[in-house]
Order: sequence, then C-alpha cells, then structure tokens
Amino acid sequence: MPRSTFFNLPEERRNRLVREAITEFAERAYVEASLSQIAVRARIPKGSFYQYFEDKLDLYRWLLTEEVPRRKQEFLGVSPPVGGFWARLEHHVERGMAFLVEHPRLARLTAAAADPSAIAEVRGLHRSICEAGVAELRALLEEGVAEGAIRTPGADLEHATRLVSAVIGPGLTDLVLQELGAELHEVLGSDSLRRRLGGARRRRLAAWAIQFIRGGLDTGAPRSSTRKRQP
Amino acid sequence: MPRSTFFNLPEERRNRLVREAITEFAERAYVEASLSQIAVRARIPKGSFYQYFEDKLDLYRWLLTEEVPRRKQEFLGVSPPVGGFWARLEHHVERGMAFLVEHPRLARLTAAAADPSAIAEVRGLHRSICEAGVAELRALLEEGVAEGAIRTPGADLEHATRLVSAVIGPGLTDLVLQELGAELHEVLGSDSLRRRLGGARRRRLAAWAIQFIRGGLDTGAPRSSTRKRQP
DNA sequence: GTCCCATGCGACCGGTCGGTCATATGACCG
DNA sequence: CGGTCATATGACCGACCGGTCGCATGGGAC
Repeated sequence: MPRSTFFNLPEERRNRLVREAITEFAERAYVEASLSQIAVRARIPKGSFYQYFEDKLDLYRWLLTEEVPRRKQEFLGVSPPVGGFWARLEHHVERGMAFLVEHPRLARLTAAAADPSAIAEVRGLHRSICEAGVAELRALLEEGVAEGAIRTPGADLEHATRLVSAVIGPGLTDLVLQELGAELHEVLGSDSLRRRLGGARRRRLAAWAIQFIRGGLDTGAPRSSTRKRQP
Repeated sequence: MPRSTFFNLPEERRNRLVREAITEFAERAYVEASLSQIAVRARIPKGSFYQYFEDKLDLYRWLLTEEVPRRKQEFLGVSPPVGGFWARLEHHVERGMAFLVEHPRLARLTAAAADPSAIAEVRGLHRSICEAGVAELRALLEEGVAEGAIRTPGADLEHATRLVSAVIGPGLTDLVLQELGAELHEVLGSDSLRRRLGGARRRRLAAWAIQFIRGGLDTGAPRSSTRKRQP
C-alpha cells in the first residue's frame, strides 16, 4: 500500500503520477516498465517516489487491486439486475466491451493479470486477480443455473466457467481489436474509441457472443454430466 | 536465422544451447530472459554465442518459427484426416492437449505468441505467429462449413474462428492446469505430465470442449448472418 | 616448419535498472 | 530567533543486461 505521504500529495501531482504509471504499465509488462521513466514523465524525482510507495511492486499492486478496480466500478456504475439471466449476461459482456473501448489503458491493466512473469510475487498477484475474476463469473453462472437458464449440473460448472471466461476475456478482446482493425498497442494511445465502435455495434457483438456461449452451455455441458471428479 | 557455424556445431554442444534456450524462454518472457544465463547454463561462453546467432532476437525468432514448430510437427506426426469434421476437430484438440502435457516447455513457447511486448520487433513476430495459428484454425473450420457440419455463413466465420481460438487456446490451457491442480510455472519444470493427465482424461476433456464449441457454432452463428460488414 | 583462417573465448563496454542516502527546504513551535 | 521534523531531491550505488573486441587455439595447405 502507498505511504500516507502519497495521499497527502497535492492532487495535481498525485494525478500526474498515477496517470503516467497507468500509461507505463499498460504499454509495458511489469519487468519492462521503468520507474525512472514514470518518474521523468510525471516530473517527479525518483527519490520522491520512494516517499510515496515502498517500491515498484507496491505501486503496481495498488494500481491493479485498488485504483483500476475503483475506476472500473465507477465506469460500470451499479447495474441493477434486470431481465432474465441471458439478458443480464449480455449486458455484462457489453459493458465489458464498452470499458475496453472507452478506457483501453485501464482495461489493459485489468487484462495484465493473464500475463506470465518470472517474478513470484507478480505471479501471485496476477493469479489472485485472475481467480477473483473467475469467481465473479462463476457466481453469475450459478445464478443462471438457479434460474434454470443453464442446464449444466454443478460438477461441471467450474469447467464451464473457465471456457466462458476465455471467450469473454481474450476471445472478445481479440474480436474487438479485429473490428477496430487495430493492434492493442495502437489502441492504448487513444483515450476513447467510441467513435469507432459505438453502442450499436458493441451490442451486436455482445449478442453474438452470448449466442455462442448459450449454445455451448446448452449442448456441451449435460453430455458430460456423468464424468467422475478427480480424487 | 542462425549463422552457418551454429549448424556445424558438435551435436551435443548445439543441443545444450537449444535446450537451455528453450527452458529460459519458456520460463521468462522475452525481455526477462537472459542470454548470459542461457550461456552459463549451456556452458557456452557468451562470445561464442554471437558466433552462432546474430543476437538475442535471432535466437528467439528461430526457436519460435523453426525449432519449436518442427518439434511440434514431429510430435503430432502426420494425422490422416479420418472421420467426420467434428471427430477431426476433437482429435486436433486432443493432440494439442497431449502436446501441452508431454512437452510443457515447447507448448509454452508456442503460447508465448500471445504475450504482450513493448518491443516492436517482438510484437510483430508474436503477431505473425498468432495470425498463422488463426489461419490454420479458419481453414479447418472452413472444411466444416464445406461438409455442412457448421451452418455458419461465410461472413461470420472470421468472428467464429476468433472465439473458437480463444476456447481451444487460453481456455483449454486454463482447464488443463485446473485438472492438473498446478500452475504453469510448476509444470514447466517437468518434462512430462502424462502420468497426471492420461489419454482417457484428455479425450474426455476434448470431447467436452468440442460439445461446447459445437453448440456455440450451431446456435450462435446463424442468428447474426444478416449483419452488415463495416465499410 | 610456417602461414592462414575459422572458431573459441572471457574480459570488458556503455547503458539502464531499482533502490538509497546525504543534504536541502520550509512550515510550525517555543 | 533557533530547533525540530516531515518531506523534497538528485547524485549515487551495485547489479545486470546485450553486445563487442582482441587475443588464443588448432587444424589443414604448402
């Protein structure tokens, strides 16, 4: 966690630091990212940085576990659970795409949890973020089971969650980039791409993905309901 | 490409270098990987390394585009196209999982194509590998369309390919790791995990994944067949 | 023998990194 | 005013990196 001095910082200075840190960690993996560069770009002496954070990992961890999720929540708002399960899931997916389009750098930081790393602490951090995401999705799918929208029996819900997670994570990201006709790195420089991928197209894509997932869960799961769990 | 001196090397020395390079690049992303470490572990002076390769990227590129694909082909063998489309796809998926289980390090190098990188050349290399993989899968799915096994009209095949790719790529990898109860990094140290994930369980998982994909393609695609392409 | 040349080799180079430390600054207190 | 204390600062540190360079070596050609 940041030191108290960080939170006492004049707002403009603190914002500069956070903004440049997000940019750096969005464009470069943890090891590639350079504190010196962040400091220079934020016009904050490196010595001062260490008054605000314990070290590089402290900053990274705070971004991934506090700042980015906070901003994501802010963007998503509180979405009241309206409509049937599939409509809710579709809405969830569409909002996720909207976040990717409106805040590419924040979305990239969220996705960084899937990056490999040779540093054990970073791996652990990424892992915990991944698992939290999977748990959230599993809870959502469990609602679908409870409502009878999904016929998957409990034993396979874990597997189903993983596949669905891959579809709405890397799969949809890939698809969105394809639609934009751009690479991730080009997209990061832009603050907002809403002009290139508006709500209508996003909703069409989301509906399409939901059809894919719905079909997969409907026919895929029940046939393997008799498999045994590993000991 | 490696220099000619590399291919003239005594076999044992060359194998040591290749083995240690594969290990290093499997465990660490490109930027994290250290030539010095590879050289030390392969007991080859760093000066000598530069007799064999232009630079670090030359080695990495050769591994990703030549050596690893060659070994993968060797492992997969020439699989004659027998059975219907879905049976063939299932076989394809099962063999992919087998490769992951029997040669985790090689499989990890193949998957490295999805890693982000701030180095333009590395990004380009990764991108070309990814696109090649997608093209291969698309060709396969086109067979399915030709045979009438998939009802997806042509316009959406590109999108469908991307989602299927996410399922059998990151999705299945995640699922396999879940089955193994291990993290990727733990798995890399082992040469073979066949005792922990044998053919029977692999086939069950593959069949499960195919059901998921089949259901997704059957119901998901046709409904959006009327959408317009972007200008 | 002597020359040549491909290859082996490790000390060395410039550069960047994450992180530290001695000092400077300036607000507040007596 | 002098003293104290939190904070600001940038020169500096040791480690490591990818890559180079000049010398060593050794097997033919003659």
